[in-house]
Amino acid sequence: MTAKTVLIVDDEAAIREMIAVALEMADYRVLEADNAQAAHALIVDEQPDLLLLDWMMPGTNGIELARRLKHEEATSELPIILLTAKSEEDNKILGLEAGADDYITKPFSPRELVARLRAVLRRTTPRGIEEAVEVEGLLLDPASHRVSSNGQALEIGPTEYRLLQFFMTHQERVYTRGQLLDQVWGGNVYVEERTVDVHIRRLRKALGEPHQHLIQTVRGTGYRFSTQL
Amino acid sequence: MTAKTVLIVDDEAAIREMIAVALEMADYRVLEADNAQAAHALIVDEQPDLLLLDWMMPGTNGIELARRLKHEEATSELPIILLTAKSEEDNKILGLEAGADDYITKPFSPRELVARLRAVLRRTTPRGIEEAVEVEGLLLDPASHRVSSNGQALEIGPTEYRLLQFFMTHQERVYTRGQLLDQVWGGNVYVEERTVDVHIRRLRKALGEPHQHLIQTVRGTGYRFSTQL
DNA sequence: GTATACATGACAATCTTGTGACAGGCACTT
DNA sequence: AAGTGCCTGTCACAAGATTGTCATGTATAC
Repeated sequence: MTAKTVLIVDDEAAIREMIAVALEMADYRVLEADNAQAAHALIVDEQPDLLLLDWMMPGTNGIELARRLKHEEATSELPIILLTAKSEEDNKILGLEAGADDYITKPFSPRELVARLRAVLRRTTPRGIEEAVEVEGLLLDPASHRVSSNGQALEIGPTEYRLLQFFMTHQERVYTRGQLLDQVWGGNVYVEERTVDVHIRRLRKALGEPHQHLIQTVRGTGYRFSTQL
Repeated sequence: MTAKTVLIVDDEAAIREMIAVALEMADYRVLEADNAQAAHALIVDEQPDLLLLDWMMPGTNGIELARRLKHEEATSELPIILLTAKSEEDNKILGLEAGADDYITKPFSPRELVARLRAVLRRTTPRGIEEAVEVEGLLLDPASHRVSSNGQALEIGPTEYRLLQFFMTHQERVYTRGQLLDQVWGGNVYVEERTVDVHIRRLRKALGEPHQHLIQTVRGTGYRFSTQL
């Protein structure tokens, strides 16, 4: 299992440090940010798997950031756990409305934190990230990082693998080249949109005749993974 | 698609010009300012979609302006790309802290600039809410960008798709050819009104026998989408 | 019956996408 | 260090699909 990346956003370095240590002990990869802007930049660049967000921060506060992230296509799926010093019900409601997936009130024990974090990841991690996905004999198994067609292993490059993984976990939906770049290549890369075409072609080629039709061109828009013709 | 507006703030006219040309080639609308005050005025007046901001400027410098914009409610969402001659890490950090969304060091190629600008705009543009519409077994699903008749996918071109989408979200109402051109083709295109007829025909053909009757001709006026005969 | 409005098929221009080739970057070996 | 193999991103050109128009056929209203 590849280590999950968690981004901690809190303005107090001491708290970040405390959490970071706890998470690293639990084998997570940890990123830190002390304000909303830096956090946003890191999210775009590093695509963390989960966000630990302090509710009260100078400048753009936690709720604000959460709301913004849920609003943007590329980050709307990112699970968020809010941290707060106050245990008021109000905050909880506001937080959940803003799109937080869970909520922890300070003070909390590292054990508790890790436990809830694990729980959130478990229920928000879509199939295909850890579990295998299978469609019409085409099997993608994240554990072994392999793709096979009716049991026969396929030769597939890293980018094509990520592209296929994204598609198989987001079926029946069109994505523009731009969205694919965001989701598969990662936020801050600067790559020609047409490059997507080339990788689509490589992916199709790798899938071979029997599964070609799953990767569909939507003229004037982008591409789609679909079992329907 | 309406062209996005980009405001360039730099004290050197030559650089502004260079950038402006590159952006105009890429179909952006360009505004220019040579100092922070003018920039602020333009931002308020014109509400650009993105700001290209030079880091070093006489008077209020770039960082200062960025920080100020992020602080004000009305402009806090405005994406900012910082331009700088120095490639020091320090600046990058300061810049991102001030709220910049990306960062480009001079010298840069117009290509790179446009690419990164596109990337920033892509991820800051909120996604639209898209819901499927269904009428008498005819289903149009914006998420998958697909039209199906009783579960059977239909072949449909881009323009016909937009036309159908417009009709299905504006049922039981007549539209003149002119109105359809405005709504479906977009405001400022010059196209013969008769062209609408042709696309109506193509749409009817694509829908096939079972749904032909939904697209109705209103003699002397235009067309209508209606479930009633 | 005749004028008007709409439907239809054909077509060339234009856009979009598919494809093969290529050069640079990187990791690993020799 | 140089060599090798693999992966990537980009380009140029080919292939294909879409688009707007026109000429002509057909329905409709008066």
